[in-house]
Amino acid sequence: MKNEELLYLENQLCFPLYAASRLTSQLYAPLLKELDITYPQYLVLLVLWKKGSQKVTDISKQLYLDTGTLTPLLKRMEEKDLVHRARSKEDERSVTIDLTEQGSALREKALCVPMQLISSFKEGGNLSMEEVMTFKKTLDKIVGTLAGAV
Amino acid sequence: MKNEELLYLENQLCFPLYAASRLTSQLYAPLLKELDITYPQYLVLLVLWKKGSQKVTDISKQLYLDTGTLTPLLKRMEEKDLVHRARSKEDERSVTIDLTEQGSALREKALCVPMQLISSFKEGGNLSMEEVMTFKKTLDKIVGTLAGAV
DNA sequence: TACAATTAAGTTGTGCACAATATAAATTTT
DNA sequence: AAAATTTATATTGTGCACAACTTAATTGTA
Repeated sequence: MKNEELLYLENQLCFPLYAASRLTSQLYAPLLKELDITYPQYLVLLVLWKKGSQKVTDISKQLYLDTGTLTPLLKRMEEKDLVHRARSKEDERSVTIDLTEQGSALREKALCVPMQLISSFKEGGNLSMEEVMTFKKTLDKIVGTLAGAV
Repeated sequence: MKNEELLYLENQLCFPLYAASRLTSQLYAPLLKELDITYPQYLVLLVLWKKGSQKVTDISKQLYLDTGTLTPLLKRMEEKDLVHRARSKEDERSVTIDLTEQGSALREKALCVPMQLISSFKEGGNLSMEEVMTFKKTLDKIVGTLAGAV
């Protein structure tokens, strides 16, 4: 392919990634609105629900988000009483994030979110299970590569 | 898979989409900084370079971005003298976006961007050409579905 | 021809997202 | 132990991103 053609939107790989990411966020929005959280806040809850109390750095590494994004985001979550932030005693540089009662409880309400999303995702219905699996495998590989490169 | 497991980050499809999108933007950033533009601005230029002068709505449809995003973005591009904005004579509701001399000229400097990106994308190098093609096909299908659904 | 409905941009407000920088604590080196 | 380096988080500034709403022009319709 010529350099000129590589500048066409339809020949790009990153543009559909960017579009798909934003469009899926929009798909999540109404479901997460029920829980009064945003998609990035949902992701933070996912790692806390799974592994419990963690430092900001741990969350940062799992979500590939830097502190410039996480600090204010976690403050908003603290204001909504979903998490608790506290300087660690052992290492005063780090801040430990804990789930509050309310943050833990929200997990029950979130249990149905993935299935709801999958079904609205499949409305168009032209994707086989196998195609999705193959896709996810490649996507995970790409993220792994990029995470190392950036 | 149980509902509980669907709440694990590693079993999610949308999270790696979101991560990949942000990580690729970061890969673009240094290349586009040479041209003094951001990734969304680059996308606007792509559609203008290909099809020339267009209305805001046309750009909106191709990039799946709404006017709340595009209007200020296009104003910033106008300030940098990359595009020109003007109310259409035939329909005073719509605004036509034209490339300026400088905006057109920037295309020459952008020609090498896709190849540069592809090579830094392949640093990890564990992806075959075929795998990428299959991936893109599924990704385009997903975007098509989501664009209809949202 | 009025007048309701639609369409196209723009505005406002909130929440990311990240580069660059700052601050302070811990660790390593000299 | 003092100085240099590293690490962890926070802050500042800029630019998206989008929902909800506003304004103005055009189209459809009674």
